[in-house]
Amino acid sequence: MSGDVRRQPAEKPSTPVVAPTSPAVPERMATMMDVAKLAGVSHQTVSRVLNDQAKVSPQTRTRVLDAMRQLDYQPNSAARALVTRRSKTLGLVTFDTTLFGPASMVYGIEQAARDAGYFVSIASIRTLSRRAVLDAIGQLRLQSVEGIVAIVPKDSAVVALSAVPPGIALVGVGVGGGADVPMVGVDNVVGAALATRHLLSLGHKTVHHISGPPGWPEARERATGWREALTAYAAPAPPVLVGDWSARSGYLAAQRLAGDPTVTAVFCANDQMALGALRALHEVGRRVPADVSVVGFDDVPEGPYLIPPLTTVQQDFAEVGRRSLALLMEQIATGARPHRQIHLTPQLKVRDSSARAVA
Amino acid sequence: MSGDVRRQPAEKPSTPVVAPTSPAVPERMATMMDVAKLAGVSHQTVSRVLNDQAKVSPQTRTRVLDAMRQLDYQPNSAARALVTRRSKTLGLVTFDTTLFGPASMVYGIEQAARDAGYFVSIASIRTLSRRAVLDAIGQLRLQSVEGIVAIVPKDSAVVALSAVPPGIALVGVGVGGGADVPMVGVDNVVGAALATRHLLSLGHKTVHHISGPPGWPEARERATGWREALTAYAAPAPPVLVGDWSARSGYLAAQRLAGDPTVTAVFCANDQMALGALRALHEVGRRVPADVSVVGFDDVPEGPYLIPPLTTVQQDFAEVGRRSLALLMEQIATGARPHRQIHLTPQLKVRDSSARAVA
DNA sequence: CGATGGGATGTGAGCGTTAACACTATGCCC
DNA sequence: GGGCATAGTGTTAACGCTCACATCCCATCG
Repeated sequence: MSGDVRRQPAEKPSTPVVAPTSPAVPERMATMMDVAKLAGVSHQTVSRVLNDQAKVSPQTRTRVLDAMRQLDYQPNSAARALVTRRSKTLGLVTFDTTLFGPASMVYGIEQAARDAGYFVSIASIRTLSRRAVLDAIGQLRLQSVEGIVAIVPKDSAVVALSAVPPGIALVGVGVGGGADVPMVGVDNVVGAALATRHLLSLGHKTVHHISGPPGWPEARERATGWREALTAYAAPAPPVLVGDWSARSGYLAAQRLAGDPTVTAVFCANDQMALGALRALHEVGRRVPADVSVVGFDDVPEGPYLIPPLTTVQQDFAEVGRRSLALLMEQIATGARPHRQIHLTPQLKVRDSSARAVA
Repeated sequence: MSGDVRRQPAEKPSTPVVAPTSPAVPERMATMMDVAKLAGVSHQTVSRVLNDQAKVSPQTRTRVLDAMRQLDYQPNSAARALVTRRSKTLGLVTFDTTLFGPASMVYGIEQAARDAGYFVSIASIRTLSRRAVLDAIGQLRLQSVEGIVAIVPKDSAVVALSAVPPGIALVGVGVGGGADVPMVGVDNVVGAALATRHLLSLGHKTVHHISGPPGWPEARERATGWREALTAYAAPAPPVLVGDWSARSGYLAAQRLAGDPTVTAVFCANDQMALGALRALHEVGRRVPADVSVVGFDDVPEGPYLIPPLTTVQQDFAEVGRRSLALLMEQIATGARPHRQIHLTPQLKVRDSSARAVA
């Protein structure tokens, strides 16, 4: 049972926002008919000019174009969508756009969509719950989007993607390989392994890991990459400290490591946590990188200006956006939803926070 | 000119994205007619149920609702928009959604819009040029948005807002008081004064300022607030160091201040630059806050975990979003565009990066 | 007991566009 | 000169919905 077709009422914002009850009469815009009349042609000819179909004589085309300009004519997208059954709109479901990762992807996707002639309608969600994702999808369906890009990098949210009817193209971003939806994402296993091997190759006996929270594919994958690299180097795998992506959690986790003098290298699952870790180490007087090396993941713009500049794993978010869009367009064109998974290879950015282990 | 504010866009998409040329035939969805037939009523009754109009008997309503569920009926928004002349869609023009400020506002606005039953279509722009803004507005007009929220905090972009035809509601966010569009924003003058007075009241003889780039209303206003506070305390106003909002520019600017032992307090126009400044001071061994106090602006989530935790000016971005939306809804309801300016008062968040001046 | 009223429902038109097809003129061929 | 392609244009019918109005039924009242 999918419940209500209609929308939820407002929760109650501190500034009550209400939709206008008595909308001002929208002034009539010029229609295709008006343009046709002014240009002395039929509306169909106007339509032909608009859609650049060949069979229009140059002088007619000019006359029509002039008329359009004169009337400031804007084609009515609703009418067009009604008859063509294509909205030229993509939906974007995204979690907390305030975070660097999602924000960058939104940006990348939006740019790519625009280049492809698509509009982008956004539905950001407060929590990565199944319910929230379903609501967002419902809202986007109401707008008859042709496709949906879902940036919902948490298991509980990913499962909700199966609710997207097959008629709508779908791409999951950063949703991990487990989901049975087409997806695009950075290869987190490789990225984490890159970071870990980098530290091991600097002579560290082992590498500690501050991971992302449980239930996040990216957290899991990064932990996997870390573990694999340790195994490859036959290094012992210390217990994972679980964070929640926030600087605060990195700080707290690192406080627990900071007291242990055998800890010389820490790989954090994102840059925010690494930032927190830097602070925790600094507080107890452990120097980075002299005493402890720290590596992050994401490459936030501030990375080079942290104390010290952060070694991290760089993801090409713009490319993720483009790939997602390409995958979506492919689905729209073919009408099928191939079980395709695209993994982008991240790069290690070595800065000052990682250094050779002291003997 | 101090260079780029933005992160570099990939110059040439390695994955070319093209709109599908041969769209798969979209399968027919259930229409209101289908629902009506199944429920044994007229399409008009279905419409009444959908729009909650009173005059439907409970049992009819139930039957219709059942039929809808059974057919997984989705009202066709294009058809509705066509006849009502209302798209229930808002446009969002925004600059680099990767930055914390814009991203937070987008988030706030989207939430508020959704609560008000509006869809949000986003048009992010690569540069804050007149041209880019015009393009974005054009694109949104094509979608017949009922209103536009423009987060374009630069003069060159603000001027383009006059191109929005009066029939479309419009709100500028962070566009400064100079523009003749309705606007919502944080009171930057007050915020900057708050920060500066805080430093002066701690006994600093004066406060240095690393400002945002020229042509940005917010940069100008923050500089004004800073200057006013200095005047109020009869403190000398040192020359302004101009940054570009980036951590890098804060770093470079602070390097120039760091050598001067008379510098004991620095107010940075945003947190990124403050972060860069922290690093520059650290590099030359000037301790914060023991030797130099630093205050930022924005209150990014990482602030409390910088070295040291950053004193800053907090803005309520969510509230900005809600207010923008309320202002937009008001315009839509009345059909007028009042010259209203809403300034929200920011708050000082005192953390460890600011301290009493040593005698 | 017919008139009145209002609650519940149905009918028809039209929103602005594109698709399908019909039409006209022109040019070219045999 | 008839046939036929083809370029250029027009006509008509949807698309799925809401609005204005018409209709029906039953209760109530003078």
